[in-house]
Amino acid sequence: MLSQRRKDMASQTEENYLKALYSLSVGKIEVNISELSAALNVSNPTVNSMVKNLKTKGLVKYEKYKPLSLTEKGRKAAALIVRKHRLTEMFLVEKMGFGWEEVHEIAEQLEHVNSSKLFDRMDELMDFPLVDPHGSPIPDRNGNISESAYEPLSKFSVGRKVKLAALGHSSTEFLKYLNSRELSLGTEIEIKSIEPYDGSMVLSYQNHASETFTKAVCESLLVERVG
Amino acid sequence: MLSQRRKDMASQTEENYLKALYSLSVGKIEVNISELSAALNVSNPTVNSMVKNLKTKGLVKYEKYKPLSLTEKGRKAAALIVRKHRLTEMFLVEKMGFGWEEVHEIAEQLEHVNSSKLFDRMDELMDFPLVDPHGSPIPDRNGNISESAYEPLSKFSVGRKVKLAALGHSSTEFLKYLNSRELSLGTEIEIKSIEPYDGSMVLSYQNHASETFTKAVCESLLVERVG
DNA sequence: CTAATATGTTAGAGTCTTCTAACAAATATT
DNA sequence: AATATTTGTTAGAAGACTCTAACATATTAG
Repeated sequence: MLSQRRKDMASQTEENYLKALYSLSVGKIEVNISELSAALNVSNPTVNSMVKNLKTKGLVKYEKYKPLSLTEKGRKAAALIVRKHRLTEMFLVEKMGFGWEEVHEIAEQLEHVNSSKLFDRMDELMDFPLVDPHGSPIPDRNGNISESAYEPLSKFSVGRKVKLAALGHSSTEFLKYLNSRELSLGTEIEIKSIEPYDGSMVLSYQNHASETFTKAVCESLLVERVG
Repeated sequence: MLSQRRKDMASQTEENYLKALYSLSVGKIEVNISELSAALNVSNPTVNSMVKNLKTKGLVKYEKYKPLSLTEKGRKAAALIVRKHRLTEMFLVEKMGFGWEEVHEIAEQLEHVNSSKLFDRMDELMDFPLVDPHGSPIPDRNGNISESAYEPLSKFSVGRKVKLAALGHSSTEFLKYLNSRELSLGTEIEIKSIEPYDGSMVLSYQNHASETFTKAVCESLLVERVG
């Protein structure tokens, strides 16, 4: 029998609109129709009619000619899709040996699978990670993001003092590399300078006054602010 | 951006028609429109028009008022969907700790994911299994099914020792029934006696010295010889 | 402030998948 | 064989998602 989605559930297409709106809403509340159509690679009229549809479902706030925003219901729905996406990426990398470049496309498809069991099981098998390796937080089963989400070191600027809180990934080589630099979880770090050319950072920590790390490495060092 | 399927690829709906046709074709070549509409829970005219569509794509053979069948191209396409379904079921059970009853619904969704990498990786992580947790054979990357070495238990005679290798079908009730008898894949079984009247068999296995199974059940227990 | 530009909306149409109602062909029954 | 039943087909329509063309409103620049 042809498996069909429950009527009260967002279609895959609707889910993609919600997710895009969610991403575009990071750091602001309202989003333009045009931003959304650019993000989804779809025409303005298409977005316009979908937005009306999402409004009748109580997922977005919207008035003619005004920018739009997610309702609380819409925000939660979107966060749950993002949760599925990020858990999937994490699982593919951590448990199935994929590289980070390969997983996005697969997660784009798996994020629409209707089975909280599947994703909760992934979560469990990975010991409930709070962030994905890019430092992006993974929403919990209720669509909430833990307050203390860590950020990649690469996002900060010179002078910042931080504490190493987590690693973006935990390959043996990466761990060995960090050991060789005597950098471990909990270490306090200060950013001494940033090379504008390639984004590499010079850090000082413990008895290391000046160690250089590439941008790629700094993106996998997840930190929290100190002081 | 909204991820869309390649134009030369079957839609999810088309894939479901191919898969149903494939299942209905087991043991025969041709299938009725009505059988297909019953299997897919869809009206006759709907199947009729989809079949015409699949014909123009070279996936089914069909003439007005005649029964239909898969072309070689359609057979292969269907087998590859079945491969994805069965690998997924197997992976969920073997690697993610799901029960047999829980995995079908999830696999129904994952089978439409477009990523041979994902499924080949599952295959590899499980050491290339030949059958899924319900005992059905898993087609290879080319859509071919390995000649099954398994035979129904009902073919054997008293004194034979065998190992349960696969199941002929996978209804939830059948699975529950086997669970209730503590009979699972891999269990070694000896045929103690056969009732000539109705073909039912008395078996001994593990800590069950004497359990009776009907002929119908024994025909769905696929086994390999032991010793 | 008015004109030019950017952004948003409406109208109308096309594809995909589905339906029901009405009709046609094939099969089974008497 | 003639009729009844089952099976298959055609026609027409609807909903979801998309488009382009034309028009309306907002915003920006002179």
